[in-house]
Amino acid sequence: MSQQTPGKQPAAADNASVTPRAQDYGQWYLDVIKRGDLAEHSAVRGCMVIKPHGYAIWEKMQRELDDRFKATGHVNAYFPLFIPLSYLTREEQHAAGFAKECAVVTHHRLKSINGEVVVDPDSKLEEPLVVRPTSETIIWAQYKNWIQSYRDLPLLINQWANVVRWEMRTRLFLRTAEFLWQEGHTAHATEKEAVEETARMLDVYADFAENIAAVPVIKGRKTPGERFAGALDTLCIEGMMQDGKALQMGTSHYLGQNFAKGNDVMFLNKEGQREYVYATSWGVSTRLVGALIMTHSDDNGLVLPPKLAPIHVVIVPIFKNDAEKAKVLEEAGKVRDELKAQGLTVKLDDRDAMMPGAKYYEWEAKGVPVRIEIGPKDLEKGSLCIVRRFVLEVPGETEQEQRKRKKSFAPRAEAIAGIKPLLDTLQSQLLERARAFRTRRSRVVNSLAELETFLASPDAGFAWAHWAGTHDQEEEMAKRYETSIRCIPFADQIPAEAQGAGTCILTGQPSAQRVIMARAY
RNA sequence: CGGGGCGUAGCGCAGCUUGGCUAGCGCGCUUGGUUCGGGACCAAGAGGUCGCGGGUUCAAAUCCCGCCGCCCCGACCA
Repeated sequence: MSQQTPGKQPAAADNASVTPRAQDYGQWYLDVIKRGDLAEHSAVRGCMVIKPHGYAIWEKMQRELDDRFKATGHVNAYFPLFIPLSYLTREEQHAAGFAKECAVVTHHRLKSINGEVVVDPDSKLEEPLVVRPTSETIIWAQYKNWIQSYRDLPLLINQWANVVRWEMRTRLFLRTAEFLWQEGHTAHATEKEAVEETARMLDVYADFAENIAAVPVIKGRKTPGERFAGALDTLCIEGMMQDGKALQMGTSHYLGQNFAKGNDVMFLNKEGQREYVYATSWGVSTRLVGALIMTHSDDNGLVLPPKLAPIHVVIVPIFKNDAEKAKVLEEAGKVRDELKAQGLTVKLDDRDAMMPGAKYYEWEAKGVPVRIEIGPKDLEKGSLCIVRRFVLEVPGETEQEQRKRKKSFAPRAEAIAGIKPLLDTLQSQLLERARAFRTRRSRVVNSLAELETFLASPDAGFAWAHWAGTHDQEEEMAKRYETSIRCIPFADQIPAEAQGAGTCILTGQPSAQRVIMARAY
């Protein structure tokens, strides 16, 4: 894998490898983010600045997700950033689970002593305020007032917000001290309804991941040890990154009556009896942007699925003199307007004093799916040059050959009509490519030795293994093999070769189905 | 909190061991010209409390002491 930086680079640095070598993966990842102009570290410890291009991708994700939440009957609301410490402790396991990563506000005033501004010791709060690591507790404190009768249920609310988790080590988009997310918090009259909601929202996430982000995911259930603090059941979608590691991309929790009990939220059912409310919560975060990068990008930079690309098409004009420039720009403007009329987002890069080649590299690094080059030759022939961001790999192909395949020429009208279908093709090819990769990096393993060999190999990825161990044994496994059980997949998620019952690779106990073991982020 | 590394122009770095010339290089930036179908070139320019504080010295980016900040590895990570 090459490590390209902006500026002059030898052409030989390009190579067709889609899968960077594992040891350089972290560097490659940061490089894609930097060159793609997505985000950077802030001067504030562990925090991330999301730059306009990165944020534009997040906004597109938000819109797609929000549409789906609305379509399933949810509405948006907003709750406070600060949670009184006593609220957080109302659900014991929940409090314990987040205790080690809380930012706490203890004072509310500064004062100046000898010209130095310090925290005023006299302004200490009676009760410390925790900056929300997640909002279950403060939302349920409010729900108590909103719910009296079964007629008030279900309560289906989502919040778009920032949360803070004081993580020891951070990684842009994947794990930062503060991050943006959405968290849904629903209240239901029956367990059945809440359990259905938990599954429904996981389906929404999976639909988004595969059909919008083009990231294939496995739907499943976390083991008790990996469950959300305070949940009875945690469902998740797991993706595989190009280094073979698993990434948890979204979770949906069935909370039972835990939070209702902690906050004393009861309702009168149809039979006139008071009962605790059943709850769910579910969330996805800006981590999805990280997933997008690590699933699709290559050595030339970011690769975006058209449905999440802030810019669909970039037009690069080519000319040698002012006369040509005028003509080419006129045509480029027309092409831009015609594409915009189709509802596409189009950028005409008419910057002077920049070589066309430099523009190609820049827009590729930013992941723009389609580039149109317009020069004097195109004006003559009445054609357009269409270049796609990527093509599916052909074994043994050289970089030159691949570059050639990315490029096509077509009569003007035909080319313009062909952009939308091309974007659809790219969208589906990305999903297809990621699926093929995941398949290639998945193995059925039937013993600890096989697991060890697989995980140590350059093709390491998802290991499908039988498991019937205890929680303690799971932790021991995790330590010894640097591997965890990512999820217990739903029956319909298991590939044919991994189906059926067997015996646990550690204990030899009977196991009804295989689980996914993998290294994880 | 333990182990390692780094703070010099917007970014990336050299210089420090062995103190001394006007603190340098690449990228980027500004201006002018020539260029432009895969990362242009020439010329002229702008840009610096050398992380902070103290000490040694005729003289400190360089040596000594203290502090601050950042990064990597580990513990941590619904």
